Amino acid sequence: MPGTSPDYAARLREAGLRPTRQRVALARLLFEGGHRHVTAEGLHADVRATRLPVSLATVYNALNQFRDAGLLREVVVAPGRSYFDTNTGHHHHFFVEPDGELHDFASDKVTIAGLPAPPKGTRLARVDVIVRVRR
Amino acid sequence: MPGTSPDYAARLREAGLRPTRQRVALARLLFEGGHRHVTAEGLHADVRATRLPVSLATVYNALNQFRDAGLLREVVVAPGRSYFDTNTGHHHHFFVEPDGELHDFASDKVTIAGLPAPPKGTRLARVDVIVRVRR
DNA sequence: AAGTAGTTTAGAACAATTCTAAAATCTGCA
DNA sequence: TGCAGATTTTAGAATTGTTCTAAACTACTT
Repeated sequence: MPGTSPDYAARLREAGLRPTRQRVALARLLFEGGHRHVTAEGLHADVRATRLPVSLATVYNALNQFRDAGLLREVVVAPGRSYFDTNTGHHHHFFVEPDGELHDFASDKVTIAGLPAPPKGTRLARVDVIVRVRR
Repeated sequence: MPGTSPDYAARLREAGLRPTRQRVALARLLFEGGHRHVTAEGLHADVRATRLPVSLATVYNALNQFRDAGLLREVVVAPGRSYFDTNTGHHHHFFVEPDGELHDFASDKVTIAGLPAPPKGTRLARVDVIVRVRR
């Protein structure tokens, strides 16, 4: 692929975030290759393996900022642990219990009919479908 | 209603749990009246208001045991906090952000079509639909 | 190159939950 | 009814995941 190495600095700047060394490193880990599901701890381990020292606090900060900027989506499936999904498009999840493995599935073939109207005074934000499966 | 006061002790015994004073008190709070959504902290506050001293650890123990026994269902909708639902039948949830309010809705009118098959080696356990709404 | 605002960091702090080991309570049985 | 033995409760410590603090550092502007 000619000249297609993604410019993470630019991508961060567009999102309103200064492209610091650690944010660029995290962005690279998150966005190169296919979609990923990460936890803060997991991403921290990954980035430290690249020999760039990044504190856990920075990983948390970055994940929250990336999510707020729309670069990531937070997925809540298990008590006491947050997952972040690099796939920000419409889709749903398989959650494999008790391992805690997450898999995306496309939502374009899924039809949900008969949902009640939102409680009054509220507007719909998103519909999450979590298909829980066991081994 | 003549003679219909529910026997929580019996209900607990059937579930394989010794009907201790604190479990009975918690069961009464949870199961009398309509369906409830509680957090450990919230239920703890409720039970202490009845003047029966029950430790927070016991509330956690009881909620986990009740869930394992099928008396409650755990609902994971927000990071860092577990809700327990006294409605154990098929239904789904509205979740009002950012308040953290939860509302049930019946699933019998909801149709979900086009779900992919579970990843191989797994069997379907449950499909959760969380309709996230905002004020 | 310097100033400044934004970022990173280690470590403390915090919140939710679980663990520990001792004291209290339930249950079956004599 | 009284006891023994198993289960439960409890206070407090421990653990886990996450956020905060305030000092050091770095990116951007001039």
